[in-house]
Amino acid sequence: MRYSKQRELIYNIIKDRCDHPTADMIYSSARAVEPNISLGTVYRNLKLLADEGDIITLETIDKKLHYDGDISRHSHFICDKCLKIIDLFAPAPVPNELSELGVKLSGEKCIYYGLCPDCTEKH
Amino acid sequence: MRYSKQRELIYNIIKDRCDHPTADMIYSSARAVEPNISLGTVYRNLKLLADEGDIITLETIDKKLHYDGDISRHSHFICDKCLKIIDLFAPAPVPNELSELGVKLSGEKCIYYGLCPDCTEKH
DNA sequence: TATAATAATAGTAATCATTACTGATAAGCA
DNA sequence: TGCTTATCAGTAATGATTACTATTATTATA
Repeated sequence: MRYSKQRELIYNIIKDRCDHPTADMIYSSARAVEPNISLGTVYRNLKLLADEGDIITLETIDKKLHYDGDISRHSHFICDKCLKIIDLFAPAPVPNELSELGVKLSGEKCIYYGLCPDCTEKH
Repeated sequence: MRYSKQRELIYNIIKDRCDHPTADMIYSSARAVEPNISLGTVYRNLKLLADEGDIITLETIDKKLHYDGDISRHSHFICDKCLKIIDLFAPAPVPNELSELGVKLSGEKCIYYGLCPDCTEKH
């Protein structure tokens, strides 16, 4: 894969932030630096980076793909009310059933749902 | 909620099958019984059933929502190659971190990825 | 360093799963 | 049985993502 300034920018944006941005959030950040960068370029490079394993995708209930620059093995919590995504650094244990099935694990995506502390307080 | 023949049909279709169909797969099955049922009706009732907790949604990497008639606490395995979805009846353990955060859990969706036995055999 | 080959881009059009809309139909209460 | 209105069929609209195309930029090589 050839070097590109745009891909490096997109990669750095994802790695630098602690949230789990969507493509258009990344597009906004990127345009603040490279005003002419195109949305298609953002999508294409996000897919490339995800395919290479440099970033992770999160399929959530809002129908938009979220991206995570933290590729360490970890899980997520999503608030039912405000949809905030919180990292859970304790990885989810792997069910024994999987080794019984004889499959080779390549990854896992565990999302826990509930009310976050902020939304619980306000009742 | 009023009774509707269409909703009952859709509900029974999901409960009767062991796979994890998408809306248009359910639409096909429904049309075999009710040829005039509309795709919008299928989508509307799937959302109603999911909101009521009668069925479960699965957000996967294929950009289509999958539905599961089994609402017991369980996880899923998806093959990287053939995209087959396999039920894992041993539920994923809940990370301690969650109780430390003080959140009230409402649900969880854990998906494990890898190669299924069929796709492993064929090299 | 100049040049050629071609991967990557910007800008825009197309795709496709899902949702919204509207007049007609049917559930179920009085 | 008749009335109210939720639900439906059919179709149009939405919105995230992908595809397309002429142009630009990377990089291997002379």
